[in-house]
Amino acid sequence: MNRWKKISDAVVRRLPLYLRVLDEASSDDDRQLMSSQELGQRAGVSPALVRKDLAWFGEFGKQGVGYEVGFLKEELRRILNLDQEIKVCLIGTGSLGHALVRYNKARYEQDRSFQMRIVALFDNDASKVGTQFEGLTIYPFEDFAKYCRELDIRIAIVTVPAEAAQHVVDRVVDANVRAILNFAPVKVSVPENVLVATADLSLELQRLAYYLEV
Amino acid sequence: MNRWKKISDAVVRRLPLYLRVLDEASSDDDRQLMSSQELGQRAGVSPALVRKDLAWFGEFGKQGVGYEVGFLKEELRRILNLDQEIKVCLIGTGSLGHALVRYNKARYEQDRSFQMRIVALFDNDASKVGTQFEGLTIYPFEDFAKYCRELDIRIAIVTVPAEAAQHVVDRVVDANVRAILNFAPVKVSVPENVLVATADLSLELQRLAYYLEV
DNA sequence: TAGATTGTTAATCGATTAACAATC
DNA sequence: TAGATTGTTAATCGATTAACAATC
Repeated sequence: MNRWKKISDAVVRRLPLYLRVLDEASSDDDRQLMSSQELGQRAGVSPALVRKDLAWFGEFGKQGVGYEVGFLKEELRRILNLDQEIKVCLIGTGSLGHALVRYNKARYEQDRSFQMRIVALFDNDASKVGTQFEGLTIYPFEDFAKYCRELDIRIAIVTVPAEAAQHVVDRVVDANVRAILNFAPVKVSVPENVLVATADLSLELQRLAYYLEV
Repeated sequence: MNRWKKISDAVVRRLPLYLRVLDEASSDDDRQLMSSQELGQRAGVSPALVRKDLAWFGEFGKQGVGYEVGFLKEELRRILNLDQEIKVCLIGTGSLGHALVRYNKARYEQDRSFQMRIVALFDNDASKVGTQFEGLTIYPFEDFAKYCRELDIRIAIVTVPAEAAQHVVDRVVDANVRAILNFAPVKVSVPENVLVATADLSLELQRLAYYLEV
């Protein structure tokens, strides 16, 4: 039902936002129906844009009525590939790595529909390899490809120091993982068929500084 | 030299990226000059866009020559308000909070030009209040406004649980802090004159899932 | 039916790229 | 001077909004 036309990333970025609004509405208020008006309002987006975004993937609403919350949630999950568990690994078990593992675990346990699960940790530090963290064993990074194959890992979270990031990302690409969430403050190069999302705290902070009246 | 015309956020987001490229070039290779061509290449942006972005703020290059690295760095720092130390606080000292404090400390110590410093921590947990972390005392969140005034805090990093985020952000706004970096997975509402940057790990992960071939 | 709201097309707005005169 | 590269204008591209017929 999708992948035909190329959907813009601006659209894709809003889908998880819509899904979150629907999740909150159905768990907090037990809402059955929602209009593009209200969905847009809660997501911080115009109603017309909500309708247009959804229309890329099909017809999910009823004229005069709105969108059925449960149904639209299911459809969005399917579109985002969140109708199945997706296995994620994390490379670099420093304090940020630890925090993200905890965060993910909490998210996974609380929210039954949050289907992204960290299932493996990697590090190069001999004193860490083989130890456990939050119930997960830390594997040596040199065996990365092997474990990725075995565990069917689809996404890699990279929380290594900036100097190591490009090397690590190269190995991730070698192991056929096509989606990377990079926390290291460097632009990493990857082939065209690999997607890197950058979570660059320092760039965000520096952007905020621009808007300060000093 | 700026604040006259309204500069688009798309432009502002690229400035820290340019600054980083210049920093790397001057420290790694001791480069004196850089063309928009090369700067764009390294930042992942077209040369025309580099020139256009910079032109919003003045004329920093020389025709036929390029940009003088040291000079452009200084100018970008000034534009981004990074020519002075900016005081940042962090609210919510869970594992993510800890990680960000460490990260910021490392950044601040390594990179002499990274002028954003976390100078205060806040938490509501009585068992944490009064204790130290990385050389910083954890203050009770109820005294937030007082410490903000005393310490001249300009940016707040929010790493509290989702349920607490809106309340915390309201208090931050009350205390006259106008820039917030929010890590809680909720959309928070703020008045028009306050800027919230969202660092929402789970939205990013869900976006990545869309691009997987499952 | 009447009122409401969708899906979709056309209009608008904004951001990026192409091109080139100015000039170092 | 000749070659290179900027700053800037015009052209293009893409994303958002406005508007409305279709229809629940």
